[in-house]
Amino acid sequence: MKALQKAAASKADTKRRKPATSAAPAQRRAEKAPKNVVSMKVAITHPDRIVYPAMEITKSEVAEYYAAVAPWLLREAMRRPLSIVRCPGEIEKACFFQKHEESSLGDAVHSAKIKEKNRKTARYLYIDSPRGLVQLAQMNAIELHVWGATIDDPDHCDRLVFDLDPGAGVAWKRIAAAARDVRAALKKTQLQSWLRVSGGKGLHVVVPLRPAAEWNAAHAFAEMLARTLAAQSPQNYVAVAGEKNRENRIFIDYLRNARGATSIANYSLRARDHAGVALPIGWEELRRISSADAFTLHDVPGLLKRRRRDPWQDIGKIEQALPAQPS
DNA sequence: GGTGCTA
DNA sequence: TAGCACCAACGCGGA
DNA sequence: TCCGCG
Repeated sequence: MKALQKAAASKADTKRRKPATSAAPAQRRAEKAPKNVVSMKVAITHPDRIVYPAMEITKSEVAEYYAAVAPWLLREAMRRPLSIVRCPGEIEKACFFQKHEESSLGDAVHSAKIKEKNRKTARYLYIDSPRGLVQLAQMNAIELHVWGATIDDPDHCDRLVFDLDPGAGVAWKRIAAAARDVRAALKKTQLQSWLRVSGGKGLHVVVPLRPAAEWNAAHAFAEMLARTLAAQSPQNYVAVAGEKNRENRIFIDYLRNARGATSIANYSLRARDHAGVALPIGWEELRRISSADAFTLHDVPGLLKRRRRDPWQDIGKIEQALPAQPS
């Protein structure tokens, strides 16, 4: 997350979308009143507040977006502990992370007790309904990040994630090739994987595990695979976070595979100027797209209506486990 | 965005 | 009751 | 231990 500045946006900064024509007083009153998101009965306050200045996207458009993609989004994100990025002002101006329960988020935004590393327990957010998702939008949640585990079994990883994060100057072709390389390496260990564009710069390769794995094993396996690829192709890949010499290379980020770590949820918006979406795609689609932020708030609801089949349809059906650790 | 304290 | 301050994560690795 | 990153 590039700009999670705490700097409070001053009230004067709050922009509203101007009505297309000069509004009659009655209309103006109607604009000011909270809008309900159709069929979800969630009141959206400040519906015309601009959230994405570059795209002139308003808060109510964000809420309508989440209402539209809710069934798809929930398929993977439901009942997983969430970290949300809330932007009460404009994106990249005053956003903050939240992962713990707050009673005022809405009656359909739930929380589950989960043990933290320090042995204490805390209540983590989760949702299991479209209504909960829209209530999060009302609370200015823009990005949703999820654990690779569910609240029902937080100690086991059922989704392994490789985040391919390109350094400066890496062409799209090489990012796409990296995803295929990760897929091929996984296939060698009999693991099938699924793909999504992050909505930002990179691609995510996701591996379902059923039965779910111990976090230690998941992390160790992911690290080994990332380091192996980096050793085989050091001109293309690095497996070390934050390395300055990432320039012209792709960081294979395996660090999401730790208990408590999160990755962007499918269909989540990104809090970046172009309103990109983290979209699951089929492997065969990879050659037809030209960037990881090719899909936006404006495209995705229509695209979902046209989609015959969910590219991740079978991710929850397949039974596959990590290979036995070489001893 | 919501809460709770203060003037 | 209007205004205001304050709150809303965390773990990792490198320096 | 602090800082930057994601």
